[in-house]
Amino acid sequence: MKTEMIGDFDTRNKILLALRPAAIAFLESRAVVKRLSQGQVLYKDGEPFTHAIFPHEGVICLMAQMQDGRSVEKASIGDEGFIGIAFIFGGGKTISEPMVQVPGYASWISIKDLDEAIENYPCVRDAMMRYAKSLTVQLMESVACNSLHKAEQRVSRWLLHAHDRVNSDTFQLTQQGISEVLGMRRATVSSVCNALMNAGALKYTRGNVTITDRSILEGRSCECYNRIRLAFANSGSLRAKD
Amino acid sequence: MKTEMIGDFDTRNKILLALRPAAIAFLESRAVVKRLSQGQVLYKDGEPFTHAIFPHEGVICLMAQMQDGRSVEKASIGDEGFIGIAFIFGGGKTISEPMVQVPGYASWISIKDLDEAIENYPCVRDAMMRYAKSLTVQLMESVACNSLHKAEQRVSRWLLHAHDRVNSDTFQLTQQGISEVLGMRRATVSSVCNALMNAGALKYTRGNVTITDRSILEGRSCECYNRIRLAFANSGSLRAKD
DNA sequence: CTTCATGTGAACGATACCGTACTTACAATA
DNA sequence: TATTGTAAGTACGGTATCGTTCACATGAAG
Repeated sequence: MKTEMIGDFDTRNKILLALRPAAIAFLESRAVVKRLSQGQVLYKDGEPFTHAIFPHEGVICLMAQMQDGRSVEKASIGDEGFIGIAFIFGGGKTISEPMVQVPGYASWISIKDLDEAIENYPCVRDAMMRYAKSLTVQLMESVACNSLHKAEQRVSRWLLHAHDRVNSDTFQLTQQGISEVLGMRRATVSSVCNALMNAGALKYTRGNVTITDRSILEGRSCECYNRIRLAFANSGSLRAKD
Repeated sequence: MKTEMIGDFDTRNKILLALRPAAIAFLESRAVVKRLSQGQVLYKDGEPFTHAIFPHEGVICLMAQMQDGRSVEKASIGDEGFIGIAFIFGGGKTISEPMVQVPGYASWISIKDLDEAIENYPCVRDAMMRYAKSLTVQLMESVACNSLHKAEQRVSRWLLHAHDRVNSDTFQLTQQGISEVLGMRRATVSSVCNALMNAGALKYTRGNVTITDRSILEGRSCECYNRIRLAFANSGSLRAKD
C-alpha cells in the first residue's frame, strides 16, 4: 500500500474489510492513503469522478451549497462507507461536495482501479450496493429528522454518529463546525452543548470534544440514530459470496 | 396488459417508456394496472418485496413513521420513478412505507417478472439505476431543504412537484394532506395556501387544488425544486443502449 | 330538508430558533 | 510577558411555527 503521510495505515474501512481477501489485497495494493484535514473539500459538486475515498476514521460531510451562500450537511460518512456513491449509479459525475469535519486517514482508489476491481471481484460491487442501500436509509431518515426533531436531539444524534466513527472518546470538533453541518446558529449549538455538558454527557475545550457518557446522548437523541446505525450494521454484516 | 379497473391505461410511466421497445412489450404484457386511491398504503416498512410499482400519474409519498405517532414524508414519487427502490440494492426487504397522496393509476410488476426482465433486457437495470441516482439527489436536496427553508417555500415546492406529476391543473389534495407529508400544522398550511391564493398562484375548494399560475409558485419555492426536477430530467433523457 | 363528516379560517399564548452583537476565555506565538 | 486569533458564553429583540381550540362552510348521506 502506498502512503503519502506518516501514521498507522492498517485499513479500517468496514467496506474494504468486508471484501474477500483477494479483493482486499488487490485494492490495498492500489490504494493511496492520505490524511484528511478539517475543512478540506475533497471535490466539488458536478465534477467528473477521479477517485472513490474510503475513510479509516473521522467524519466527512456531504455539503449542500445554497444560492444565498448558506451550506448544510446532506449526509455524513465515516469508516462504514465511502465517498463517491454516484459512481455505482453511473454517469461519471459527482452529486455532492464532501467536506472533512473530523479529520482522519482514508484510502483513495482511482476509478480505473475500482472498475478493474469490480470487473474481477463481484464482492466489490455487492459491497458498494449494500452501502448504497444503507446510505439511502440514512438520507430518508435525515429528511424526516430535519422536519420533526429539535436542535438538542439532532446535535446528540450527530455526536453519536461521530463517536462511532472515531477510535477515541476525544476528537477534534468545534461548535462552529456542528452549527454549519446542522444548519443552525452557533449560539444554539452552544446552548445545547452546555446542557449536554451539565448533564455529564460530554466536555470540551477549544475545539476538542470528549464523550463522557454515551447513554445520556442516546437518551437525548432521537430514534433516527439507532435506525441509521442499524442500517449500517446490516449492510456490513452481510458478507459477499465471491 | 391486464387491468383490474376501468380507465385509460396507456402506460405513461417515464421509466418504462424510456426502455427499448422489446422490454416495454415484455413488461407491459406482465404488468397489472391498478388504481391507487388517496390514503392507500402500498406496503409496510420492512416487508419482503412482492412488486415494484410504476405510477402513471399522481403522487405517492414514502412515509416515515415515528415512535410518537407522528409521520412525515421522506420522498415523493410520480411518473418519473417507481416504488421499491431497495429492490435494486438487493436484500429483499422494503425500506419505506409508500402512501398515496394524489390518486392515479400505476403498473404493478411482480419481482419475478422484473427479475426476468432485468435478465433479458439490460436497459431495465440501467433505467432503474439512473432513477436510483436521481432519487438520491432528491433525498439529499430534501435533507438540506428541510434544514433551511421555510413553510411557504416547501409548500410551493411540493405543489410544483405534484403539478408535474398529474395531467391536469386540478387535482385532489387537502391541506390536511399537505400538512402531514411536510410535517407541519394544518393551520400553517392553511395560512400559506391563503397567501398563495391571494397571490393568484392557485385556488382550491374542499380537497381540490387548481394551479392557476405556476410562475408564482416557482418564485415562492426554493432552488430545491429546480435541482430535483433537473435530476429527474437527466435520468430520463439518457436512453439505455440495449 | 336535515344531519353529519369534512375542509378550511381564525385566534390565543407558548416556544424554539433566528440574526446580531458583544464579551470572555484560552492557546499559540512572538 | 504581551499580543493576537480562535473558541465559546451570553444577551436582545424578532419571528416562524407550534399546540390548541372554536367557528364556519360545503358537500354528501339519510
